[in-house]
Amino acid sequence: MYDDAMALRYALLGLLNDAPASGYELTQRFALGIDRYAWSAKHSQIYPELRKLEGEGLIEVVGEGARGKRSYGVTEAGRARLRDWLLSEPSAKGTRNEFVLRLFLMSALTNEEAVQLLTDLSKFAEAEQAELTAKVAELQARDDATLTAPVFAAQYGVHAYGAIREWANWVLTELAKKRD
Amino acid sequence: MYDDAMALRYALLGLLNDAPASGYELTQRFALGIDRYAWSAKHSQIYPELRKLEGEGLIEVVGEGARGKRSYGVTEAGRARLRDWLLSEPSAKGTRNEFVLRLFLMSALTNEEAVQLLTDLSKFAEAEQAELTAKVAELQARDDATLTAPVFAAQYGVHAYGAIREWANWVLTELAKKRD
DNA sequence: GAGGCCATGTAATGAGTTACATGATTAT
DNA sequence: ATAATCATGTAACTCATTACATGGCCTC
Repeated sequence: MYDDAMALRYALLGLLNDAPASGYELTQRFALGIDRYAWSAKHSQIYPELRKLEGEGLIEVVGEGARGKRSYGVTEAGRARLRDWLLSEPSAKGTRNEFVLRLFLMSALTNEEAVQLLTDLSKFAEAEQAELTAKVAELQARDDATLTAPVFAAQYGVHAYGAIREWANWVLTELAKKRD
Repeated sequence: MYDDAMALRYALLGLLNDAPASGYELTQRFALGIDRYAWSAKHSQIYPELRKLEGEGLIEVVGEGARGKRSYGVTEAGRARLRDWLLSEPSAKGTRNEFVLRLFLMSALTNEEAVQLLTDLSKFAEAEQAELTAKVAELQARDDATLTAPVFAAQYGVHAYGAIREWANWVLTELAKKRD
């Protein structure tokens, strides 16, 4: 069984599969957009996990650089483990999205406040969508393997913000109905 | 400043604002769909948090029932706190969504495997969308204040799954391009 | 009276964040 | 030289899950 909750290790294996990297570089790849839609991690969690993965033979040091830099690459065992996980059933664990939570709790606001919030939200989502669309085009133009996951993430964001806009508009019509 | 990471307390305040409830009932309201898109919590985390909120005067016992049941309602202080939080800037903390993470890491699969996974995914999202659409209609028909947040959650799910479908189809066309 | 659900709680463990800490290299 | 960034690490704390634990009420 895949113990789920081990998502961080698979995130690391997956990113290293795109291209070898150091803990520092991995931290940056998370910040390239993955942390917004899928998973986030700080260096303080990444470094120890890399050591663990190395100890289990799933990754290995493939190069050393200045300032004690250690670049890791996935081993065959690591790649096999990652593939197994990707092809296994997702664990359907509880999502955590504070942003969406706020939206669900809006009934605590007055009608005017809620309308204002949703209108702002819709505009915000539109702006984010435009920005991400540009980012996708830019990342794609670079044609770099390390950017595969970030491009997917950004494009997912484009659709996710579209969903938020549609949803916000739906709620606005619901609120209008109730006011009658 | 709102310490973010306190999302659970606001989830509880928000749910109690829809209608008073016991810890047990709150656990069930999370399971009604909020846990899938926004936030999840187990009873073992909910009960202590309710005690804390009570200690801070943000909620109060509004009724007792059989088997030691304690129903809580939000106090004025609690409602004020919740409103402040809802109207404050979201903390934009890292989202955690294992499902989406898997999608980002798909480059570790062969082209055939990826195509298969995305096709399955698209179908799955379609089925979920249909189910949730039905659920929204059913919940709305009940016209019950405690269902406000769950209805919003379900409708959000409808749009979120739509986004996943669109995204999956986009990735499929990208993969087709690369194969040429 | 047995089985299922209602109802609450605590302890142990694991995951994740914040803060603390250090030092090397590079660019200005 | 000095500031920014690269690069790694550990400790303390908080948040969250799993497992353990108990007992009442209701239906059959």
